[in-house]
Amino acid sequence: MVQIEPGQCFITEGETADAFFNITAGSAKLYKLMADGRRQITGFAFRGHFLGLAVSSTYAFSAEAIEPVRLCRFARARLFRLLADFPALERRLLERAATELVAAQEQMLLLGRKTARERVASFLRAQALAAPCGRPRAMVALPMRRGDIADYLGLTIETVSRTLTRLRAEGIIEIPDQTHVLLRDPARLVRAAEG
Amino acid sequence: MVQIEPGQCFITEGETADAFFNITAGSAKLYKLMADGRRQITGFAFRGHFLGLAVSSTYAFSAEAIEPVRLCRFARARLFRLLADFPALERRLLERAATELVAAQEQMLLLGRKTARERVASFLRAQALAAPCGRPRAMVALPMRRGDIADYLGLTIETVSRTLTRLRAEGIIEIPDQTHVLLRDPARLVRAAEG
DNA sequence: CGTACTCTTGATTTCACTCAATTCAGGTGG
DNA sequence: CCACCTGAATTGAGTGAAATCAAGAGTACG
Repeated sequence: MVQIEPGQCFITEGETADAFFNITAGSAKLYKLMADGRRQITGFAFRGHFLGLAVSSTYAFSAEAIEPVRLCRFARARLFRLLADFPALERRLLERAATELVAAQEQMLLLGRKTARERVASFLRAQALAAPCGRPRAMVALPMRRGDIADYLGLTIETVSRTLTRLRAEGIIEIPDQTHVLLRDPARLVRAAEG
Repeated sequence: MVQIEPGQCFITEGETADAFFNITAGSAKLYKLMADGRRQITGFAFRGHFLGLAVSSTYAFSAEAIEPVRLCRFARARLFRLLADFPALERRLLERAATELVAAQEQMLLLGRKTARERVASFLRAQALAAPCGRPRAMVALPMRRGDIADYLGLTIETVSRTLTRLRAEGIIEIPDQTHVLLRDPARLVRAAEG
């Protein structure tokens, strides 16, 4: 059991993939970098997420804690032993990977074809449905910075900010503080997410 | 063993996911549609690809043949029996899923952060390395239409066409015919792909 | 040789980016 | 407790890369 503080990196793209992680608390961002510093956040990880299932010998992305993260670290060899001993685990990992693949395809649609407004609305909707626990919530926590949201949605900080402001002006959301958004009109949010 | 003709759809987004496919010949495009017709192609599938491993009860994407496709179709129940009987298959699917996840993350970087020129160059590079068989080739086959490339790269047909023209004008590629591109200067192509 | 596509090329527009101030929030120390 | 500092977020003005709109040029096929 390892504790990771906010801003600390616990997986680095390109390094030898010698371990496998299971997040038991906190939140993290997963991202890829280009040589000139451009960044694409490919996802956020919360309690229960598995990370680092690399097929190649190196990690394909970096992972950095947003809120303090607790995680279980398995050496690669130990993972393979676990998989051999508990076939159900392998099935669970396969399901998990398939779920992430579906999410990745949805994100490709967002990045390739949606407008800024649709992206932000889709993001808020997804956060309301998915993140950490159970059923849709009206109050969405955004532990990540605006810059993280921008790099997740393929936008700039300014565009994210402007778009949130506009959604608020239209009465679709409220922004009680920088890390929370209240979904005031979910139906219109869904419409905004789909064009 | 089923034969699918070009333009024919063999998986439809939203329909009940009752089968699982293995492509044994040909090429196909996988895509998601928005209500107003905007399309994002999430990937191309060639010989050896597994498709339709849905966790949810419905398919998350559609699949349509580009060149004539031959495929093996497994009913969902049969797949589960196969997985139970051949644990190695499950391992293989997990590896496959992990590989696709890495590709999806790379594509998210492309869609979210790369310029049109970088996208087209990255695409040509990837086609040279990956598609159907072995090692890097200088002559890249592009069985898909320009519109498919555009919808894969998050661009318009016009931008894809203009960008290819420009790469040709710079002597980086040649375009002997509409379905082939010759990589004349792979080093510069790589540089064009990374900014 | 004409019809129907697809692809390419050109002109113009637009949405999001860039650059540039403010404003706001959270800490620190007087 | 309040002034100050710092980094984050918001807001505004102007620019630019790719989209849209509009022809024109190839290709394939009957």
